[in-house]
Amino acid sequence: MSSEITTKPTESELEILQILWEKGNCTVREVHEILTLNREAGYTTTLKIMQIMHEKGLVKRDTNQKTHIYSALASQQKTQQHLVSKLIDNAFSGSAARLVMQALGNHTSSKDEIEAIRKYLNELDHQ
Amino acid sequence: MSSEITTKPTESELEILQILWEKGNCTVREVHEILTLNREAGYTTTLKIMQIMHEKGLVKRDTNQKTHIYSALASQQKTQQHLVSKLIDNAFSGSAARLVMQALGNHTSSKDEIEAIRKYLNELDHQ
DNA sequence: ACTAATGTACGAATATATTCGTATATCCAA
DNA sequence: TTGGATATACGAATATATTCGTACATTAGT
Repeated sequence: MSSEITTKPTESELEILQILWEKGNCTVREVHEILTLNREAGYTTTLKIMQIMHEKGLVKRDTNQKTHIYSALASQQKTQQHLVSKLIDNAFSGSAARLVMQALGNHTSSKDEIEAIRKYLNELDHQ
Repeated sequence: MSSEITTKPTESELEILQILWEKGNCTVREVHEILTLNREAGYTTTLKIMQIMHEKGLVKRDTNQKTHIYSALASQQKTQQHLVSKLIDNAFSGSAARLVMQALGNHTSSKDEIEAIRKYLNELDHQ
């Protein structure tokens, strides 16, 4: 309870967190390669952001070797929760349902995904 | 099709848009009063942001009287859509379903809301 | 008509995020 | 062992958002 990550990641930080959540341990180079599949960015830019993330406690790193190894400290679950709550408050007047329908309406979801949500709703019901 | 609002509102701008979506036409004073129910802010700060929103085309205003009347130009639907899509991409690896479950898991939704979502899912199915 | 209250316009200070150049250290290959 | 590739550290430039002081115009009350 004492060491919660309260900092809200910026957009760039979130991009990097996503990569770290998926990959686990990464060098700056690895993160940078993935990052630049989509958009332009200099290597030192990626490096700098990851260093800042370290200062903020969003990531930890192993500096035993010349090439440092980074991994996420901010929990995926907590971070997502925080962002969703903020969005619901900021743009959906506090209604989760409205956000849900908006999300389902546009992003095409697979049958499997829809089925998963339906199951989830049933569980919510039976509590 | 020609006059789409592409600008992504900032956090402050979104707060104000929410008020305008709900109230329709407002003076700066009215927006400001509502805004400062929750947090601190100077009047000219609110004014300035609304002026910037006007420059960006997020709102329109009637300047016939001394006291200007503002209303939203950015559509609620489009704005929400944009924000949700961005969140899905930025924090949920593109999976709408994961965001949906995260949203439902934390923000407690009423039975009615859950029922509405269920109906919505059925409609999606039968398309 | 005069003054206080209320409004807009605008510039500037502050805060924060992003970007990148440059200095410097380390490693590896010829 | 020397040069090129690759790494980190760090400062500074740039961009953007936020905040507010101040000047000035308009309105309303007395």
